[in-house]
Amino acid sequence: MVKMKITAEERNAQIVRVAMKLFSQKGFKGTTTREIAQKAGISEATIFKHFAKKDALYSAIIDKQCNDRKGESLLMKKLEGKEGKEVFKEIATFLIQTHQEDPTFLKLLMFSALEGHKLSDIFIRTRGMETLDYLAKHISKLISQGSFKKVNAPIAARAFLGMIIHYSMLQEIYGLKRFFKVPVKKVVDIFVDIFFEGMEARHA
Amino acid sequence: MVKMKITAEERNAQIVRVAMKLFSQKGFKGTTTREIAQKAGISEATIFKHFAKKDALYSAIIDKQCNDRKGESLLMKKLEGKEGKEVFKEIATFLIQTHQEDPTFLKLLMFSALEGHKLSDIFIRTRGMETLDYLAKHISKLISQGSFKKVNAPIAARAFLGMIIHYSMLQEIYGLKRFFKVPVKKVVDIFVDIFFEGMEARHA
DNA sequence: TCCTGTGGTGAGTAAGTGCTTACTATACAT
DNA sequence: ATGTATAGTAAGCACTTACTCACCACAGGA
Repeated sequence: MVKMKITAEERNAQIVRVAMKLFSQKGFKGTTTREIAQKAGISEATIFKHFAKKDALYSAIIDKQCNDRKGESLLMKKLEGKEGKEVFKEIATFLIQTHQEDPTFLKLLMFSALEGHKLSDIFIRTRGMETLDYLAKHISKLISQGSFKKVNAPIAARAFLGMIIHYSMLQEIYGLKRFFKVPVKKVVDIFVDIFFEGMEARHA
Repeated sequence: MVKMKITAEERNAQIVRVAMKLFSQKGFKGTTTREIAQKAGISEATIFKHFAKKDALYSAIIDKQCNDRKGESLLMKKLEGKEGKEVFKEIATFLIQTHQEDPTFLKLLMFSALEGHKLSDIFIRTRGMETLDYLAKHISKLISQGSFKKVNAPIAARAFLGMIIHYSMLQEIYGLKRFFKVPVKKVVDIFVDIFFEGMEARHA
């Protein structure tokens, strides 16, 4: 009996961490409170001391994900001073690399949408759309500057992000990375090249 | 007591139909055999007369999906005689429209990948990759004809398909169709335009 | 007429599931 | 040292899950 007593806050955070990992691997329904307890090295009852229902755990995760914008600010820092193709390359590389290193977020978002939880909506709208919104604005700017041709910016943003996210999904979730091994740089270069040239205003 | 007796084959198909719908809505784990039985208007025991385990039901669905190529041949028929941008427009329209009318397949594929079932691999490789393979070959042809510039064809195919599938996913699964209502034609035109112009060989 | 094969079920069962309760162990201010 | 709030748990409750089995209805050949 050398079970450590830690503060409620710490235990809280720990449970959320463990649960997040498991939910992203097996979904909400596929994860049992028993397994969360076991992986966290505590008893099941302790979980329910900290979270009234299994559902509350899920809410806490989404809440955390919605308020945690480390990734976003990291990307913004990388974008500073960049322009032209470099902006798009940076975004694409960042996303693909992030998903590659840790697909937790990607899977969590997919499970959340598929399982259709109450709070999944807000999760999707805040975290799923942030890059999309940024991109749409950036594209709008390039259009008004005359370097991009006049197309619906939100749709164009979805085109670009679609290439990237779908690529990551096939690689990480559908398991294609076992067969399709290409350096990130190469993929990014091709994606950005296609998109950029497809968007560039031609001076006929 | 007017329960109809139908042939085993028919009952079999009916159960698979009901199960497929439910699996696509709530996933394998999220669907109970009770609910399948109820929605099929039979007893739970009957399901197990026809399928040894719940798992066998899942396998039957994937098997059916892998052998059912109605969609593919329908698309191929639409592509006959088309060339240039029209080929891409036809593919994009077909996919987006199909997903819009009935997202069952799309959801089934996503759940299958996320839940990581044994047979999901073959499902993904046969049904998830078919259009991708076709596209890659078509792009290869256009490159060797000199109308597309020289880029890695499989990656380019993933770029194009990524735009489309990701668009469908956001609309149908992430629920964006509630906020983002744009005619299919408009979206397709933009996607194809970006991709096509991005791929075209420039004669400087 | 009886028999037999086929399609179908009511009533279970064992193994989980989320969640609760009655209780113990420990840190720490007094 | 002692009281108290806090962190934690063993055991188990009520319910659901996939799955089973003994049995029934009935069409059709003998």
